[in-house]
Amino acid sequence: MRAVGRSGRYRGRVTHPTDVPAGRATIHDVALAAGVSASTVSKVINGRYGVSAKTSEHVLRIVDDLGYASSLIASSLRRGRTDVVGVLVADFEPFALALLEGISAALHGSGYDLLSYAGSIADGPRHEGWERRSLSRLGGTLIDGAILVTPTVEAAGSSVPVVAIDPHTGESLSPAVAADSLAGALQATRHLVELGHTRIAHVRGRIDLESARLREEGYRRALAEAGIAFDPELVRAGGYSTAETTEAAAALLDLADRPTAVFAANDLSALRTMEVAQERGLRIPDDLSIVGFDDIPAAASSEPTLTTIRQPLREMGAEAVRLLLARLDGDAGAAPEHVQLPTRLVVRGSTAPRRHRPGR
Amino acid sequence: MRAVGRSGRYRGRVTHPTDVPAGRATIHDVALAAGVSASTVSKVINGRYGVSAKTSEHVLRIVDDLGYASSLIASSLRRGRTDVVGVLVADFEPFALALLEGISAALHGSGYDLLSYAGSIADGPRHEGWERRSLSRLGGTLIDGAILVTPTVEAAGSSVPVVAIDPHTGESLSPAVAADSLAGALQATRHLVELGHTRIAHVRGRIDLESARLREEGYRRALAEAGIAFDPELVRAGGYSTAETTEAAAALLDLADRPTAVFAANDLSALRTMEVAQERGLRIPDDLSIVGFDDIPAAASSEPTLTTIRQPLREMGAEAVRLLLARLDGDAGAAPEHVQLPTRLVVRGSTAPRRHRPGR
DNA sequence: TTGAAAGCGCTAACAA
DNA sequence: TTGTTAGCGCTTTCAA
Repeated sequence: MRAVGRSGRYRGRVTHPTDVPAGRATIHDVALAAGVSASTVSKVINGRYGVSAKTSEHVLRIVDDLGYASSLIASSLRRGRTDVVGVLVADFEPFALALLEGISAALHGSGYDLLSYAGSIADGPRHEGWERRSLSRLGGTLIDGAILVTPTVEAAGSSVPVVAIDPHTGESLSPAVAADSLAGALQATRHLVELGHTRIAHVRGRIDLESARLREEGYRRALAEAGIAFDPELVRAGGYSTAETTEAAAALLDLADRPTAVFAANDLSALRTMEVAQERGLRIPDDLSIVGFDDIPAAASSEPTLTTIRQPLREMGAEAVRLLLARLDGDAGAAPEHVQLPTRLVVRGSTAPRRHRPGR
Repeated sequence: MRAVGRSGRYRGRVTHPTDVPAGRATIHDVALAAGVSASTVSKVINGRYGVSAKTSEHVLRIVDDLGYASSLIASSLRRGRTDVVGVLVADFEPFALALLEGISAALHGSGYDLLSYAGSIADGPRHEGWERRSLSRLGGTLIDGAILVTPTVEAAGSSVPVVAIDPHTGESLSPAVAADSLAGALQATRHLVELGHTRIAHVRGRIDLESARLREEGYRRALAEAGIAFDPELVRAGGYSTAETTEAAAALLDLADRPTAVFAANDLSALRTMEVAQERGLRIPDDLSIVGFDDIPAAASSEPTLTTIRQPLREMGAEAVRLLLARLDGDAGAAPEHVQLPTRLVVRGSTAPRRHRPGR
């Protein structure tokens, strides 16, 4: 039978030092049990010279018995370094998760552990400047360097080296990794043009991101190339948020002269647009073609599957690790400031040649 | 001029208090600039009573100017609580990432931020007991509670409340969330039996996990049900590691009397088995049917797509959050100790009726 | 070879 | 209403 009100058990730690440690063991518990001072224990654990083999061995046994591991918090506060790399995200959504997979793989064997912090959860979404706050909370103490995923602000001047992935718009001061959004958007829109579409809409992304602007730019250029007049009615703000995208898609699809194709600035927006269209009884791709951007896993398993522009997300994560480690190891000069990776069109089931509408 | 040395640029902070803060601002920088004491700043930041509106406003402006945010490290060390939930994983691989997505979503609006720590990266893979170490490093200070993903050891007795997902084998002392592996394995194997297969192999998972054992158990039961004799030759250890799985798959496929179907204990193993088979010129599903377990995103985009047993990973993450929050809020009694979620068969392209081999 | 003491940045108790 | 002090767990001088 289990005790109720259990959480009290974790907080109410008695401080009397001879107690059996209630929670985790501290360095003092070890010192006490081993009959040495805390500083000796510290030396043993960190492999410092000046401890006899006998003492060392003895202490290590106690450490093992007590299952002691030094508190990351306390030691980092003191040492100012942790051998941990931080990945700061607003939220754990598919885009960030794919990057995380690449980052993790690239970090293997580097000697760094990996910590990821979502700073925009407790406070509610879309908290401008979350990464500055996160960085300030973790940086300088908990993590030796950080990778920022789609930051909302420029984070230069941080206390630790920082690399941005899919950076903020404006002259980027910190090193950054991005995919070629302009080329990607050109490919996406050309694909729709080649399928015979002329009324092509665009659901815009977070315009504070360089990449989202470039995607709109690519869309416009491809239209111009094809001699299709730009219609401001057909561009709507989605902001990568579900609510805003839903609204944008609805407005677009309720237009008297409805578009026959949509290029959305990312996959999540594209998938949401697809749902909105389907709720209205539109068939995809027969009545409406949709192209996304990113190639997140869900793009391959939607119904129909989503035609999209693939960003090499795992490679982008690995690239960011490379830039960051170069800076952590002090030879920033060896690594470039900005890395751009190619994108490519992945044609799936959500796009088809334009068909004349029966009803019109 | 700053000190040199490894990352010296970021560390060699001059301590003279009137300097422009080189790295992040500390509470003392704020206090100094505001002309008040550090404790007053602390009170303002944490909304404690006993500070005049005027002082408070003044301090807040300085805080804003300096971009100050309190160090999570330092405050947690002092307060013993952080309002952060930790997710401890060995590595950021697809299974953990899918859970993370669910955990993150479920945590929105709970007042807790989310931190995920991969404890098995710097030390190399398969470090037994990584979660105990991680927990000891983070728990009691950095995180208020933890969700452990496929832990290698029982973590009861930790300093903070803990919930396991896909727990370790043996009588689980901490609350746990799992999918119904036994039923899943039965479905997987029956599916192969129904397709006419009789030589069905099994690539076993990490046998320290309860779930992996149940999957083997389900496999055996389904064979028995169908009156197919169990052949120990057809069960190989994969351990969820690429290297071991490659070996297992190779051994199986090089058997004189090769199996016509394989049930792998997770998708990654199944996908690896698929590759090994394809390297040998075997066509899937014509020459070999393969069933996985998990339904990670990659299962839907492999070539051919993978038939698998779907675990509701995001729901499992959400369930774990529910159990953890109940414990953090002190009413553990309100939440169950163990939650099991259903699995279901997802038939895709990697399974087909058994065909008689031309050459035999 | 060992231990005492100081201090990392912060907060809580207490004093002024 | 404000500031002083002590101490969270650890590491690092420095003295014994």
